[in-house]
Amino acid sequence: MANVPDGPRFYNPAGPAVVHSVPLIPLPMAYYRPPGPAPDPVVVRDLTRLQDELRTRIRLEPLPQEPQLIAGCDSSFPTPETVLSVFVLLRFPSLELVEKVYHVSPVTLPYIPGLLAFREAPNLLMAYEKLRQQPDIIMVDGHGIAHPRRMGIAAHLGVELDVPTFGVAKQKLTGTFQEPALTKGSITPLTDKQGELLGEVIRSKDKVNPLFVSPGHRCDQATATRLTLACLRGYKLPEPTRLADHWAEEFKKEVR
DNA sequence: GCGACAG
DNA sequence: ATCTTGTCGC
Repeated sequence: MANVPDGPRFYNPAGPAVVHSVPLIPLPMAYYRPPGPAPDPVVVRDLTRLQDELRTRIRLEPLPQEPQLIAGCDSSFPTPETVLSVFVLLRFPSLELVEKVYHVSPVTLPYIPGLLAFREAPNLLMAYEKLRQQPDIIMVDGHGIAHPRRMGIAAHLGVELDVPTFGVAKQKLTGTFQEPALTKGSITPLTDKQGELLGEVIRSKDKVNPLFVSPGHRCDQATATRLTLACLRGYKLPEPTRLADHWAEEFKKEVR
């Protein structure tokens, strides 16, 4: 069994079990220590500073007009050392798929909370360049300004492309919120310690975990939330993200 | 010192 | 993100 860390182990992949007469509680795979060397503290410091520079370029504003084309993007990892990024382009508001492209390249950085963009954005940009038509706005899988330094991957991509973006994440990275009601369409604010709005927590489907929606660049909260709701089609994930997810899995089969 | 920690 | 079986609920 590869990738098993040394030292004490708390993960029990087989489910209920007994070791030394002590029942082990099943925990998610996240409790495995990530493979590879620990992130270089100097690299982390430099990337963090770069984020602070990029942050000054963010503009939060409403879209000048209703989008005609909306993009969705996602990344997957066919192997631990290769990243595959996908861009899908959908007509809005019909949501029909008009384009799907992908790009594969070597992984250059491990996953580090807060620095996700430096791991995935370079390859996402390569995939973006393969689109024949450009979107009016991009829905990114991950956070926009709902980030410790307000520079989630959605904001990062938006600034580098200077294209409107917003983020739709499945898990919280930072901030506090109250659980929205369990009915589709319920919304509560995601705020920082000072009470500033970072994003909105949206129940995209009855009784499923909510989504975390935040603006990235050249977009505001109202627009991000409105477009997210307009892209729902009975699934937890809005169509741009859901289709990008789907094709990331399909393309992965082709490259393995 | 102790938690929290997108994908 | 990725591995991985069955299972519970609407």
